[in-house]
Amino acid sequence: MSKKNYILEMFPYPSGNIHMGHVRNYVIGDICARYHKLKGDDVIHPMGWDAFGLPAENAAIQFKTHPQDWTLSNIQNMKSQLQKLELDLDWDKELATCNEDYYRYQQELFIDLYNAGLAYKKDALVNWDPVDQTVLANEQVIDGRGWRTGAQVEKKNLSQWFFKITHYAEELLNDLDKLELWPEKVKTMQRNWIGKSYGAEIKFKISGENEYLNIFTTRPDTIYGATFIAVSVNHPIVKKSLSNFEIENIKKEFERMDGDKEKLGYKIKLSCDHPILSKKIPIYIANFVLDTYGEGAIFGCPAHDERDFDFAKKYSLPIIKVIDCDDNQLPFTEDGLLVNSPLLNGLNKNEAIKKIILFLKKEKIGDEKINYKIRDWGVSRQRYWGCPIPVIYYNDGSYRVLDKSELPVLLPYDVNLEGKGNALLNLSGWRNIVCPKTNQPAQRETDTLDTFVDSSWYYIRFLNNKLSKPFDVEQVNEFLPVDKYIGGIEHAILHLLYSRFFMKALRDIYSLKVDEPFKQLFTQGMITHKTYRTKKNEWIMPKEIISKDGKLFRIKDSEPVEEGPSEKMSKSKKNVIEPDEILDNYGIDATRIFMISDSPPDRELEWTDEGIQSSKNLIHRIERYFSKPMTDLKDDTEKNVEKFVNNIEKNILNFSLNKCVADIYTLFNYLEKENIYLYNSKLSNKILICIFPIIPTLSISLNKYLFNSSNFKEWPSIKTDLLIEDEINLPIQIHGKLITTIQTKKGYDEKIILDDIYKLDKIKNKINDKKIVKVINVQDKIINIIIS
RNA sequence: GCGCCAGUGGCGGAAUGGUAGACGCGCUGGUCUUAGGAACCAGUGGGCAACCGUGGGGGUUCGAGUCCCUCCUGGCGCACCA
Repeated sequence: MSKKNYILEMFPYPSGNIHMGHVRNYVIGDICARYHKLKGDDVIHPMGWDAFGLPAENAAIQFKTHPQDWTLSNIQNMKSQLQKLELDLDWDKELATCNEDYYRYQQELFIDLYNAGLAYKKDALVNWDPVDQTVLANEQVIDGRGWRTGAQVEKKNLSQWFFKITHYAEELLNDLDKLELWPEKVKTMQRNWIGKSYGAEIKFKISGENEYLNIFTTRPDTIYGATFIAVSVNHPIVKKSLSNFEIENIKKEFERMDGDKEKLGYKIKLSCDHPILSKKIPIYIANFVLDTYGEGAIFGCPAHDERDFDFAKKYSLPIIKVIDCDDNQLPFTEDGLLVNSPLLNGLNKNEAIKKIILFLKKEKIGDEKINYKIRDWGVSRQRYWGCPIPVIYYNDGSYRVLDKSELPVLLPYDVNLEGKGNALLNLSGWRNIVCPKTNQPAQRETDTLDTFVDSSWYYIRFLNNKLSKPFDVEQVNEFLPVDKYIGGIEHAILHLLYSRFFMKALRDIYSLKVDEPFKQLFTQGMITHKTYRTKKNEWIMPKEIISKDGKLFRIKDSEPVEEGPSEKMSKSKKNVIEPDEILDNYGIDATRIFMISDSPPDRELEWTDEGIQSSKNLIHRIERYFSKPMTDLKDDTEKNVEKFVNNIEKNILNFSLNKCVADIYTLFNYLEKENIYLYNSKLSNKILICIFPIIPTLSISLNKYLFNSSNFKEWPSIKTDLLIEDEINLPIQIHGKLITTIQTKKGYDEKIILDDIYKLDKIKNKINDKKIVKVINVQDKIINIIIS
């Protein structure tokens, strides 16, 4: 049975046009897919569309069209652009997430997750993007701003749907170790995001009340140094001592400070009893306490924490040293011996942590605790163009998740997108229904699912896009994980973490045998291009520029142009190269060659006119080569072709595609230098097969021309005996420095060859009257002579 | 601040601890052509040379671009994470 091989590129968002980044991505995948097909593997290589999402809605408003029309026509256009690239894709597996036959099965999965306790609804303080008028997941907030709009994110309390990704926090973390074929960088980013830390949870009794404040700390050993408590402004305790008006004012004050590291605090009336010492410590609302981490409350130990130290200084709070150090070392955050801590004196950090936890446990005021930074995934989006969440609400506020038999909940087409916010809210005809189960009036959920939900399982749906259920268990067990997943590193956390969560959740719900969705992850680098602008800071497209006497000018008005650094291609900087134009001018093969030739695929590729031109020259050169009549071979011709086959194979498997291009040059340099023309010999056939994955159109046309054949047999098996070199160039070193080399046969006799070596002038001159102390002969590799 | 990755000719980049600079671009000289974003030939790390050369300094080794320590520089990610 042939080996399955699932090769997948991250599917595109149908924004309108294919860009060069897509081309590079899909060429890399296409080379793999073509190679594996020649190897006889059962290759799956599908393509689809990540078709829901905000840009469609925004474009619809701007261009007075409909998100669906806009999206579907973009898909059509981009598909025809992809087809121009003649990629070897399984178009029969195509899917678009905005189509009913995709998202209705996603609604089924939502129900599955709900029934498994992995989807739930709660009031939560969420990240609100005021421009897009929707909630964002934590992962989508960057530096306090929305990842798409760049708008300052606001905190808002809304009832939202969540997926319980925290349930898998530990497994998501541990299984990263199993992903040997993932870049270390991505794994590190995910580890940091999950953010596991060991510590303790300690209960602080609120003075005079029968209530406690829970606090997570990684440094319970410093408990004797606690001189204040600080809580987030959103902590429940705040509501007990301040009015809403006061709280709002504090929030505003904090927001004004945002971005700054300046500490700000407000003391409240309540205080806590120190859990061990009989004293009261004040409670502050502080701007540096995160409400999304731990319990949203900390105890401040100013002597041994920088932030607490700053805060204590500003508000003149006591600083009690509990780890031995010089006073000028404060705040001292390193390991040391405990002082001023009756139970812990003389212990080091780890010993003290162990001991204090035992004590807290015994006193029932605390325990060991592992905390994760990762929060549950908020999936509700207050937008129209997404997958409807299959839930209805009754007038009493209760809700019901629909049965699978009640699906699909279709996204209505006729909506008015002109208003602010979610158009579904105003669509009473769609929204108001009578519940078929209770016969009571009810309203549909108007939030839609985050589009990252769509992309969390599309690789599963690809296996059978026509099935009348989300997927087939047997098929998933057989074909997953995806063997090679290729895409941009910008999805290192979001998409890749969500997909891993989905795979694990579905595994548990459907008893799948798959733990991880992507066995190998390859992150390709971006494409950059020089930027150009006039003195007036107008960006200019490269094709608008002419070079005169080494200076650059804008063609239309001879305005001088300055060349800037190479940056990621972007429309705003006008340094974009359009794939359509390149394909028309240079053809598919030259485009493919350039996509892989100048840099390793995981690094940045700088677009240059010389680069694409030399790629085209290579294509012409190969064409010319095969048009010349056959000549005799030389002794080493077959060996060189074998080496070529071997290298290409090795380099495709390693994703060292830039080296594949070098291999092609090396082969043709040799053949032309030696005046060996292979025309339609057996060796030509081998060469054509090997270049087929890389430059398929040329390879196919040469195959037709030379062999009158329209298909290729399998990848050539390598004659390994031919790869062995018997003649070698043996380097001779003295003290590890190269002096000369000699031609010899492998398996030489050390004594005999040394006699010859000592006769060499270069060696003789070096040795002179000195004594030979030692000779290191690494057989068939190198000889190193040590002299006195 | 923390973490990760990287630093090799004019440029992009090659080098299982064993001849540093494969291959390409660019450049120099020449050939061919009515012309060519073409092709062909020769050359191209530095230095006249002995020699010197993989960010700096140490170390391990017969031998280091590669391994270890340390510092510097750059990129990316996270960032008041208790």
